[in-house]
Amino acid sequence: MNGLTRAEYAILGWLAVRPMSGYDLKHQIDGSIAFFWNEGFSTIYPALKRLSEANLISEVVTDDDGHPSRRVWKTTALGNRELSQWVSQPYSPTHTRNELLLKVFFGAFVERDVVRAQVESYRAEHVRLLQQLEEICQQVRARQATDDGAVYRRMTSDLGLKVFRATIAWCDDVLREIDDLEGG
Amino acid sequence: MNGLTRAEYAILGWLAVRPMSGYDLKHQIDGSIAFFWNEGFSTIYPALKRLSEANLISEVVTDDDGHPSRRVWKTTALGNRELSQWVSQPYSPTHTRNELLLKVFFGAFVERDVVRAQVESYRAEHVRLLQQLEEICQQVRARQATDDGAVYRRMTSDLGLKVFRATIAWCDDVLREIDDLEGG
DNA sequence: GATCGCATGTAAGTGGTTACATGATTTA
DNA sequence: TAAATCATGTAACCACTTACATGCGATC
Repeated sequence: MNGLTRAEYAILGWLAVRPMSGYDLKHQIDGSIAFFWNEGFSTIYPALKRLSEANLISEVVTDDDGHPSRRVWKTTALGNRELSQWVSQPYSPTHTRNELLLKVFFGAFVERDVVRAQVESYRAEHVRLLQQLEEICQQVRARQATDDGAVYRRMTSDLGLKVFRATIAWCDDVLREIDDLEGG
Repeated sequence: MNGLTRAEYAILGWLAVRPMSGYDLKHQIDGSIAFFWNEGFSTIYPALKRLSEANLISEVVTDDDGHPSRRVWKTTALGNRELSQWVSQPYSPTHTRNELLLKVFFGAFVERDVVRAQVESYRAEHVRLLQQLEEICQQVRARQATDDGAVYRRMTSDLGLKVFRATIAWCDDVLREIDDLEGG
């Protein structure tokens, strides 16, 4: 049966990288691609169910080391084909909804300091995100020597780095400009 | 009555900038903030209905110059207060879902050229977006002298420019790297 | 003995998209 | 007279989010 959701493809892809549980998936996603993709548990578990019903993934029997409820999944041959087919198809456009930008856009309707505070939060957030991503990047770089796929995974992180740095630079520009507004 | 959706706030904000119709709204949004926000007609018209029922906007009687079905809206005093209050509140985080990045992330499961083609599409898309945004930016810059709010609107475009340029640079890096992959 | 992390799921709600439906006016 | 643009709306769907529910194991 065809027509998986994006969430399902994301999960299928991760299981092709390495077999793991729903819980692992959540933490892998949060800990590496969170800046351009996220999933909640309530998406993951139903997705695993659907994927296994479609024979795209199968459960791995684990010598459960004291974790009785843990269920590990891996992709099937069919699943791998489905994945590579999806990767080959045209990507659908990204529609972002950036609330911070919208608030800046309507900045004229509030006090100058209000916009300033919002942009400072945004800057602080991105400084934090950048730090996290730099750590991730180092880890993936270390794995590049042995793991083929790690090259592609590192590339995506590189875009994150570029975008976060650009965003922080933008915040600095804006903060400076706001301070200079008619306040000579 | 409280608790507007983000879409409704976006529309309320635009009507505070300048009175216009639902149709105008759609084209204003597409033609200026599309890179970080978008709305469809099927969001806009119900939103206008709800906003007017909540007395946040009101219909402007126009001397209809041959356009009988055209309905123009403006914000009320209550609407302006609601807007500035919303702008002042903490922004909620942006969760992006970038399908292109996900496909690159799983690039190891397809031929090198497949990823290459995807990234080239992404590059072409962003070159186009950048051109469009540069035009918009010039227009907003021209308006800055007379219009107070235009300063903030220009700022948001500046982030778009920075991010698009960073993205194009990233695409170039990736394309070069892919070509160099074990292909000495 | 209590709290925290591990671990898996369900149920309800909703914001937003896709598709549908209609009609006037301008341009080719 | 045909097509494109202007213009407004409704209905159905669904993907994703929020909240809820449960229980084991390890640490403090």
